[in-house]
Amino acid sequence: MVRRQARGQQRITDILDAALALFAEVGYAAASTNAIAARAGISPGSLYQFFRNKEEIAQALSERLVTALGEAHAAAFAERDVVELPLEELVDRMTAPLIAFNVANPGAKVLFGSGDVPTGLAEATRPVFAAVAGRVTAVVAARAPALSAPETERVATVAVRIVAAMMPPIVGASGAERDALIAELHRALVGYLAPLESASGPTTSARPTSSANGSTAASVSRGGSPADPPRRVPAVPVRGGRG
Amino acid sequence: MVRRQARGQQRITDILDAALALFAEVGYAAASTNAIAARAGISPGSLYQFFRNKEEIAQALSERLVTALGEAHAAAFAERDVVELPLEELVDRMTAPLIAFNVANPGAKVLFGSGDVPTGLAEATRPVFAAVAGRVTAVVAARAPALSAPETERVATVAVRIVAAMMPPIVGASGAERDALIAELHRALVGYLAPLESASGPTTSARPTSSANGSTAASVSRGGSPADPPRRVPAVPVRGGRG
DNA sequence: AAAAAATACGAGCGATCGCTCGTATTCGTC
DNA sequence: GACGAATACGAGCGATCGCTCGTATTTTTT
Repeated sequence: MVRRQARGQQRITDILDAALALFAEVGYAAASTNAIAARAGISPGSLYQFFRNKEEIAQALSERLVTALGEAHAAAFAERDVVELPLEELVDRMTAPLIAFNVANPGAKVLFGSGDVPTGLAEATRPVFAAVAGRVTAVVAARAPALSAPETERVATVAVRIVAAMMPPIVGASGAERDALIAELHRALVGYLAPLESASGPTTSARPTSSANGSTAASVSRGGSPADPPRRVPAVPVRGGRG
Repeated sequence: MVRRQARGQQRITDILDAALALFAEVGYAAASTNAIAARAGISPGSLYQFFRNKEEIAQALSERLVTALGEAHAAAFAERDVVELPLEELVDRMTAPLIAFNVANPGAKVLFGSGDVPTGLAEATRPVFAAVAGRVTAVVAARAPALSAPETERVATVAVRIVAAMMPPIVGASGAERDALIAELHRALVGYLAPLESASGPTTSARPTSSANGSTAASVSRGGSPADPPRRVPAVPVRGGRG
């Protein structure tokens, strides 16, 4: 390992920023290393002073995402809240940082991708996905203790995949449409997770099933008013990770 | 257009089969045209006798998928059933062909992809996605007439994305694990869609909510027994599309 | 200020990719 | 069996890509 100077650290940040932007625009495969270097304002040779190959760039980017996401996510994971919060709120709390993050960093979805990324990137993608999935698994285990370990993991995987699947349209949309999509994501997650908590779960305070139909999950956006979106979420960009 | 001989038609089928298989193994970008040709047992030159470029191969493959899927799907879309069927059954009927199709044709997911495919393939991907989404939109409109047009479309999009998101793990798994994942997909869709029908919807006959908890949707795999998966679905391969 | 280390450059290497082209073979038609 | 059309071949072109290398500059250390 080399002793990095401040200048070098800045270059690394520049490179990762450029890579993230390019990934967002043209995808991983089409983002050439020379283009990344050019975008970062350096020569191809300089790029390889800091990364041994293209994949390592994706990996470093992935790590940066995991870190930034972890910090943003941590706030939503106060132990107590996780167990006590009504499901509806919990869902919002867990998705909000993810949404904010992806909106602030379009292109992150390339790494957070739904699992089908070009060869070589899959390796770099896994940590991001695994980090989120791990956290969700813990929450599911806490709130639906009746589930077996494999079941818990499965539920977490499905939940994460649903979130990931909705990310591109959410990021792509804006304004009211984005809010509406977020509301749909909320409904989908609540609809999926609510039944699991009904048995021995914690405070499922929001009337598990009262009326004739099981419309517990329909409280958001499906009333009279057009949207009533979940509260706007704070931006959690990662660009200035080191700057 | 050239007059195709039987031999030529066979070559086209061979090429598309090879492309589908390679896409499944290494992805679109990494599947070189020379490799496709070799896999199809022909020379690179011959390949370009039938397709002008790589993208056109993906497009033809996409069309083949749309056709095959359409036929497989049509059976599940008898007008009457769509409106009268209980949601649970409807969901199974609509997802079953998709699952069977994707299992029989791994690699189809590359084209059915969740929307984030390498540049150039996006164009070819759209028809498949749009075809499925269109059908689902019609069903949603029929069963939840209270929704506005944009809402209907949004719901259909979300539903399709959820299905697409679950496809890779379902295809990747096998046996009991696959059945369990299919059950989870079922739960997710029902949980998402059920609330929409509660108001003015059609026959939600399947005991909307009887027991103490709202576990209507959890009837599969979430009881005492390990799985009780949805009935095995007929295979709907496309390989012999023209053979 | 000299030596060492880190950073910077950019032409270009080797490999690969999508695709072409000149030519040879097979098939359909009469 | 002759002729045109369709099919088949595969070496290789031009472009691009990931990456290297020799060298020059800047920063840190001594």
